Amino acid sequence: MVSSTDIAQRIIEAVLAQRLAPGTRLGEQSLSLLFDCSRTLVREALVRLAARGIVTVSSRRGWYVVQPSHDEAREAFEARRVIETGLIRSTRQVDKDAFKRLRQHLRQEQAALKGDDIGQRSYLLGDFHVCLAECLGNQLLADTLRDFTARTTLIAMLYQSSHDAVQSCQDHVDIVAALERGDTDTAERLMEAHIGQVQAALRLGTPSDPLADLRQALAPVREAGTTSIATAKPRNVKRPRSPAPGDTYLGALL
Amino acid sequence: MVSSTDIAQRIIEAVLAQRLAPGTRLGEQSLSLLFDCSRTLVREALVRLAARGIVTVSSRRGWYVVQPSHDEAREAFEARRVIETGLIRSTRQVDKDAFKRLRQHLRQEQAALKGDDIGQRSYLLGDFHVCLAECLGNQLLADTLRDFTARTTLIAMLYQSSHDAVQSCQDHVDIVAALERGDTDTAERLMEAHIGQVQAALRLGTPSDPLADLRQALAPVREAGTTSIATAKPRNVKRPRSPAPGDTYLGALL
DNA sequence: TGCATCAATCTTGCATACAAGCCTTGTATG
DNA sequence: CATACAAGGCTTGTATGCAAGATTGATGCA
Repeated sequence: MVSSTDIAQRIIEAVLAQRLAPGTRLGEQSLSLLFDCSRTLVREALVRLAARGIVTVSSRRGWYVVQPSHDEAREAFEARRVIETGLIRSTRQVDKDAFKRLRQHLRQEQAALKGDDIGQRSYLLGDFHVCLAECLGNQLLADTLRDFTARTTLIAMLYQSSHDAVQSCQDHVDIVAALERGDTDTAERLMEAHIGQVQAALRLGTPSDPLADLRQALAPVREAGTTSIATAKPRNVKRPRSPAPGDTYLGALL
Repeated sequence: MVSSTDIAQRIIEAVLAQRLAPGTRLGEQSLSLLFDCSRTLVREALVRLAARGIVTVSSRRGWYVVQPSHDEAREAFEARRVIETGLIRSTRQVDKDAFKRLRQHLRQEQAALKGDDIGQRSYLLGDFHVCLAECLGNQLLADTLRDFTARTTLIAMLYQSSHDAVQSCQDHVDIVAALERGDTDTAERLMEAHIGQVQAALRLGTPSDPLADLRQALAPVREAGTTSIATAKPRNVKRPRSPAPGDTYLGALL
C-alpha cells in the first residue's frame, strides 16, 4: 500500500539522483498505474511537490518537473549560500555523534565515486548538505535545504553542469575537517567557495534545449564538410510539449 | 468561484493576522461550507499548507493549525535569523524602487500602530520581512520567509509573546535607514538584534494551556478571599481535543 | 501545396460516494 | 465511585465519475 508521501518521496529522490530530468512530464494516470493506486493519491503527492517547488502544473495539460529560469537558478544558489554559510556561522558546538554521521556520509560519497552509479553519486553529493544542516541542529532548515538542493540539481541538469564530482567530495571533506577542528570561519569560507564552484560550473550561456534528445536522435548522417541545417535551433517553439522520449521516465521511479 | 490557492492564502493570511490561533481545528467540512466548495478543494489547500508547515493532520481526527514545540520555535527563529541577516549581508545593491516600496510599507505599519486593528498590525509587522526579502531580490527566500514568519507568529501566540509593536516598527525603520545609506553591516546587526528581541519576548516557560478558554469560561463567580479550586490545573490530560470555543474560528477567515 | 476548420482523444479539475478509524457518550459491572 | 465496554456519530482517506479544456490529426477548400 502506497501513500501520497511515498510517491512524493520517490519523485524527489529520483530528482536528486538525476533520474528525472527537468521538464519531464508526470502524468497522473501514468503514475497511478505505476504505483497501483488511484489518481487521488498521485494528485495529492504532486500538489505537495508543487508547494515545494519541485513540479508545476499547467492547467489541463499536465504536470512537469520544473525547469528553473536563469533568474530562479541565481536565486536558488543564493538561497543555498545564505542558508548554508549562515548555518555554519551561527553554529556554536557540534555534537560528537554528528561528526560520526558526517564521516560516515563522506565514506559513502567516496565509495560512490569509485562505483559507476551516477545517480547514487549525485544523490549523495546533494544529500551531504541536508545531512550537514541536520547535524548543525536545524531540521527546519534541513528540510528547506532538501528542496533547494533538488532545485539546484535540476538546474545542473538543465544547464549542463560540467561540475566535478571528485572535487565536490573533496570540498565536503575539507568542510567537515574544518568544522571538526572548530574552525567555523574556514568552514564557512569553504562552503561559500564550494557552492560558488558548483554554480560556476553551469553553462548558463546555453539556455536549455528541450529538444536536445530529439534533435540528436534525428540528426542526419554526418557528411564531411557539411554543417547540417538540422542542428540549427528551431525557429520558434512555444511551450514545447515534453519530449519525453518514449515515456522511459517511468523506470526512473522504481 | 474559489480555488484551493485562495483557500490556502486566506488561511495563511489569517494566521499572519493572528486571527487563527495555534491548535485551531480546521474541519474539512466546515471549510467547504464556508467557501462553498467541495471537500476536494479544501483538502488540496490543507495538503499544501501542511507541506509548508502551517497545519498538520492527525489521522482521521482532523486538521489543526500547528503548535510548534520549544525546539521547533528555536529552529524557526534561528532559521529566520540565518536567512534574513545572510540576505542583507550578501546584498550588493538595492534598487531605488525597492526603497520606495519599503518606505511605503513602513508608513502602513505606522498607520496601523495608530489604529486599533491588532490583526492588521501583526500582519504588517510580519510582512515587512517578506517585503524586505523581495526587495533584496530573492523571491525564493521571500516565499520561504513567509512560511517561517507565519510559524513565528504562531509561536508568538502560543507562547504569549509580550513583544512591543512600536519598538518593532522602529527597528524596521532603522534597518531600512541603514540599508538606504548603504550601511549593510549595521543593517545586518540591527536585524539580528531585532529578531533576537522578538524571540526574547516569548514566555517559553509557560507551555500553552489548551484548556485556558474553557477554564476561564467556567470559572466560578469570584468571591472575596477564596482561591477557587477550579483554577487549579487539571490532574492529567492526554491529547486534549482542541478546545475550539464554539467554532468561532470560521469568522476569522472572512 | 498551404491553410483553416473540426472532430476525436487525452488530460486535468472538481464533486461525490463510500469505506474505515477515532472519539464521545451511554450503560453496565466490580 | 471508578472502570470497562460497546454503540453511534463524526471525521478523514480513497476511489470513481463526469465535465471542461487542450492537443492532435484529419478533412475540406482555395
